[in-house]
Amino acid sequence: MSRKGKLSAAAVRDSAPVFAALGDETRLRLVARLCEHGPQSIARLTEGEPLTRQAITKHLRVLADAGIARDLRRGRERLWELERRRIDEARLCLDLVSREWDEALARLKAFVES
Amino acid sequence: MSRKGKLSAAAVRDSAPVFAALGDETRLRLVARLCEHGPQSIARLTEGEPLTRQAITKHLRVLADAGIARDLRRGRERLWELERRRIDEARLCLDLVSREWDEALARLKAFVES
DNA sequence: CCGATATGCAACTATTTGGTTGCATGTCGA
DNA sequence: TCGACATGCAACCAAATAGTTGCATATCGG
Repeated sequence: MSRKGKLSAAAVRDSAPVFAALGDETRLRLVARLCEHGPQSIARLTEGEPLTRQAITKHLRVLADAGIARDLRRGRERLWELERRRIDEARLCLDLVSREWDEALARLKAFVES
Repeated sequence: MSRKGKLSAAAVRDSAPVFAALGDETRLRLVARLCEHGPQSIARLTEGEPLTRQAITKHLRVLADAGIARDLRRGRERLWELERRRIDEARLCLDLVSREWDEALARLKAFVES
């Protein structure tokens, strides 16, 4: 996804899964916890959530599949941490939407007034 | 969602539905079409998509419920356009994640080295 | 070695989601 | 007024999702 380019079909294909992964309250809360307190184990991430450990595990798997998080085993526990790249891509995608929408409105206004 | 604040529970609750709405390829493509060419009717938005008009209608409804798009009737057709506010909120949410994650890593590094 | 801790795997269920088809309604234009 | 166009509504369906429970496995610490 280029900085000045249009919203390509490729950008849409790449970003949709990321948004889908972030589009669940539990998962977004997990992301918030991870980015606030750094890498954490599954057990730790489950603390305070009203769900079972297995449910949390599944959510983390979804985040991993979307390229948002990755895990590294350490002894008997598995630490999860965020992966910034995909998140930044999605952010850029929203930047583009905002900017292009503005331009479309400007064009529309100019057209109406002419 | 404040500019300098942490990722609050409220921010998570507000942004998750927006991400969920954007997390479908068809809907993200619709958003891309809307922001590129301005307000359009349902029939026009259906052109070129491999789906029925009703499917597109449902997707637009989802975007509306998430506060991303809104419709305005004009004659026998219904024009759909983007609503920037919610999209900007979601963008800010991702900004926060990126920034906080950096800070968490910096704290972690400082801790390890001490 | 043993108990406690941390996780993995599999089967099962309920709900949501994304899509369809068929038909009804409303509006534009000649 | 009449046909074509734009949309709305409802019923229905298959697949994906979010969650559970039960049990197996692996590792840490004393």
